[in-house]
Amino acid sequence: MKGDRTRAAILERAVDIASLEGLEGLTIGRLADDLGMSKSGLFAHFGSKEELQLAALETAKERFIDNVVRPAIKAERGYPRLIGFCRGWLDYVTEQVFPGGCFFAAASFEFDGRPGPVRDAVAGAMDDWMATLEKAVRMAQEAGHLDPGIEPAQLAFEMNSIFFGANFACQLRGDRKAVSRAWTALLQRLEGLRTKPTSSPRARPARRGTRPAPRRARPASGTRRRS
Amino acid sequence: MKGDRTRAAILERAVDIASLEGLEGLTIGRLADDLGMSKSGLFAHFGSKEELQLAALETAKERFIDNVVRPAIKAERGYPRLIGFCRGWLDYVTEQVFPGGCFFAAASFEFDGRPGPVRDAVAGAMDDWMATLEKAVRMAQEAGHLDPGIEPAQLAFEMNSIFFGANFACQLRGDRKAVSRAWTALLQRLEGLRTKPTSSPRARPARRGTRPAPRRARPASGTRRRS
DNA sequence: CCTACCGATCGGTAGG
DNA sequence: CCTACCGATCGGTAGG
Repeated sequence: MKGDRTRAAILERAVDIASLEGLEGLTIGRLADDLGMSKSGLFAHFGSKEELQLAALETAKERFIDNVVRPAIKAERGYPRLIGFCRGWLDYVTEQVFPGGCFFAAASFEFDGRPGPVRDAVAGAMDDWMATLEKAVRMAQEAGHLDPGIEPAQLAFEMNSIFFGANFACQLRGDRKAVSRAWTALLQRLEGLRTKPTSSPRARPARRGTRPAPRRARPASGTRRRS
Repeated sequence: MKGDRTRAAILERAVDIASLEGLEGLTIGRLADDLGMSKSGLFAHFGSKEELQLAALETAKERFIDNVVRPAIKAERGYPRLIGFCRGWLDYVTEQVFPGGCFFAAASFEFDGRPGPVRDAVAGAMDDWMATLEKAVRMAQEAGHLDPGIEPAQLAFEMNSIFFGANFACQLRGDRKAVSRAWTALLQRLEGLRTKPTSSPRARPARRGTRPAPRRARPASGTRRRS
């Protein structure tokens, strides 16, 4: 009970630090100091640094799902949900769900050259994410909203590239237009692949919308900080 | 003389390690061991770890310019040079010019949450790179090859996003289609922005080419490894 | 460029 | 969850 709450508080802090300083740069001593507990007391919850890193990854996945995936899948299948993933992801960097930007972008580039279980877990998390995007593309095709000729993995690659590119422009370059550039790129591509409704026999309506209105700000995800 | 050669050898090794394990994960002791010299002997060349990191960044910039920028600017200004930058960058990851993938992508995501002189230098290097891409776009517009309506910074953002996305797919996910997906995305976007030649009064020729033929492999950049 | 050393911190352990 | 400790390694220094 108590132990579980402590463990959860440790991990919430751990992912925040890791998003700023890296999952390898995360040290047990620093984390313990930060939480006002002894190093060995904290250590006892995990047994090794590697287990701490793997547990932090799980915690980051939950935070990501709560802040990106769940909001996105509230939109109906097809084109709206595809836009929902874009909005979910771009809101997620804007709102600094992780203080150092996307935890997974950072971890992906940090571990791509370091073999081991942590790298494998990071790669697995990204496989899941890419599969989620691909599935959303496939559903949009099945709903007749999107050009059936585009390969889902191709479009998922492009969407994720723009997401990571927005994170880069935002976090390193401090480009305040980063998110708007990402929207421009995503909509240019997605609108170009959108199939025009054939049900209406009348002349094509003008393409719908230009940039989706920003969703009302989510309240910084309620359960996110406890420590 | 001798000292300069030693210093250069240290730095070539340093950027290789940093591309794999990060610029912060690079340690003086490990680097010295690796080169068969004493820690303090190596240290004397730089005076601090930070100076070593900054020097490694300069070395990485040179390697990047030799392998990406110089080949690209051999192509004539305008659309061909834009394609040259794409080919240069994608060849650069394919050929593993840095063993851990793009040094600058890794450094960008590693340092975006760590304030200090190294972060500033990484950001400066990326500013230079983005400015180089923007200039290439602007020249393509001035040459009448590219839609004058596209903002150079927007297109540079999109191109760089695809580059980083290819590095991610290639290095972390081991996706062997990464480079081909990147080509597909880049050409889809660039061809769409290409202005059709107006000089010929005849019907539009079919869009030229689909995917540029791979350039003959460059001989892994000659002066790259010495130690 | 070396040997020899510094205090601080690393991940991890013993024992309670 | 703690104190007290381990060997190894960190960045860095003294002196040659």
